Amino acid sequence: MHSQNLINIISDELPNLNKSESKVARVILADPDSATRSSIATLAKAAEVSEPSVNRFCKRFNAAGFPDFKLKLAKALVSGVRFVNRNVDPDDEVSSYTPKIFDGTINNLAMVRDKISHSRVNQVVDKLIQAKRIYFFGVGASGSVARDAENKFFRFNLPVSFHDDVLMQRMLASTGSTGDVFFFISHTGRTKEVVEIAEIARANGSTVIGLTAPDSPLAKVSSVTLDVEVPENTDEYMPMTSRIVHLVILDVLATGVTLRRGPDFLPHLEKIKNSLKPTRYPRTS
Amino acid sequence: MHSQNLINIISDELPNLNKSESKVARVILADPDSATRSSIATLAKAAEVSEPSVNRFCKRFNAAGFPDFKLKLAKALVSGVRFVNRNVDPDDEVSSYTPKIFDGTINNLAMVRDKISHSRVNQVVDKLIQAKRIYFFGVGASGSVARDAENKFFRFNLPVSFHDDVLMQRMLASTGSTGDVFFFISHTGRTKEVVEIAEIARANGSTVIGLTAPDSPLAKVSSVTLDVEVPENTDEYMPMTSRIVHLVILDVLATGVTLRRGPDFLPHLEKIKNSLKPTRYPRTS
DNA sequence: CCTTATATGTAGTAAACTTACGTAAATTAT
DNA sequence: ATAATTTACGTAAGTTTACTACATATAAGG
Repeated sequence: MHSQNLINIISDELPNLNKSESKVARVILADPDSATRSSIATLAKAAEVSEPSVNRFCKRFNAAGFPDFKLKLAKALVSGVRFVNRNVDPDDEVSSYTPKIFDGTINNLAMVRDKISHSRVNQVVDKLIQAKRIYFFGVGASGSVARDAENKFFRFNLPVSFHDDVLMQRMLASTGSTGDVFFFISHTGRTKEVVEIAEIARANGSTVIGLTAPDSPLAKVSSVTLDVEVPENTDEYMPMTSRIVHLVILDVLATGVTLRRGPDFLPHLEKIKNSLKPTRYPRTS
Repeated sequence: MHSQNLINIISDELPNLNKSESKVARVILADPDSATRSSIATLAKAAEVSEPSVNRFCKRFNAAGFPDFKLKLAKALVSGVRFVNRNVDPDDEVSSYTPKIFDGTINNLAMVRDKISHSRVNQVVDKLIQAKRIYFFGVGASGSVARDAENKFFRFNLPVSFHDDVLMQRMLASTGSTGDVFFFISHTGRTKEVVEIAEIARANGSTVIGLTAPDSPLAKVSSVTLDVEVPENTDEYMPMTSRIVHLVILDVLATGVTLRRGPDFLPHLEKIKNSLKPTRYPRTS
């Protein structure tokens, strides 16, 4: 298990905390960086609780005491992961909404990094390696993800294609058979059309992989699901970050496939890379 | 220059230090991690110096005092670890390459977040708002990014399209005129065909925006460039992360456009969102 | 060798952190 | 509902920790 980020741990535990503990939690989450620089007295005052409450809070999260907690918090803040609970505001300037969007995306990635099931990833890599054919299906925003996946996996010398047209998808699903892998990408996992197509594919004995929301209808009809829990899109201005997470998971899968193929396969990838050279201006620097 | 790692700074300064200061330095460098966990007294004893010497040592390195120094040291240790072993190894397991790929992407995003020019973002938002028409162009892997951009920007009620076919791109570029915005997405910015097309567009008085590598040929022919510095792809197994960065930058731009449109525009976005509802299975939970 | 500057340590103090204990609030049983 | 029991929280005292001011030692320069 990858070490979870302390800040995420705290926000996950928030509902299970006592009154004063959650007061402390909220103050820390509101500005973790300043928390690392304050004394126990300052923090206690800000949270309107007593100093021992802060101390107990720290111990609850496996710290020896307050200083140790601050240390761990400081470490959690590094690694580029900046926690943001602040949404984009209607009167934000470029200089404020830009980092917010980056941070939001980074935060989502860090969350999935810590939660993703490695055994599932392994299972999916297995299926992809053994596939006779791979189809990447996505509609709307997920269409781009599917397209990207094709671009990536085609390098493995596998018969792979992507489709963002539901009629094509339906036809292909109904003509598929054992050995074919249908890889569905869907933000919600609730698009009726997509779920139906997955059912058809499944009924024909094909393998169905779902990169989608856990417990969604699509997840239920999939042979293997890669769960991407996406926070409800409460804010008008915040973009949908699941696409990005999906892309990175596909990167992980592609890497898994490459590694399985072993070093003998590298020259093939090199060849593909080199084939693009003549289309480019050489670098002068 | 990006802030150097504190540990490196200390070892660089070692020759310039006093006798007792260098004693402290050596003890810290020998085991920085344990240093973060010890008190000033413990450390002073280990280094065989007095407590104020340790304190002076800390201040020499721009820390407010000993606790602040420990904090900075702890941070330095984290970022060091994350940066060092970020490459994927041929004999990595799922459990090791998965977080590596996530961390790699996160690091890249954090880097761009801190480097991106806000004024450029603003300029591009300006151009997009004023555009009569917007074309998103990309080939290969950037084609998916362009497609995603179309999906996003079409919601703004603007005549927008994406193209991943160079012939189509060329034709559109040559028929474009003032008021048209051609938005080029390119990892390297060196694909000859793409640069040529950008030149054509520019010659016809259209606005050319480049989301690409700084100082690349494409950047040079663009009216405005959004620089994405991408580290040379040294590692065989590491996926290309610039796509992801490009997508997030497009998210930023889309957010910028939404904010400029003001709150009157939100109902329009809501309408688009709602239009998809009947295609989905409702949530039960 | 004296003077001056710099380096280091001592001792005291203030702040920060922790512990022990008692009261208040909440939960459960009667 | 009330009593009993558990859990949550704060007060106050004690302990550790870190910093400051000052003194002494060491080194450098005249």
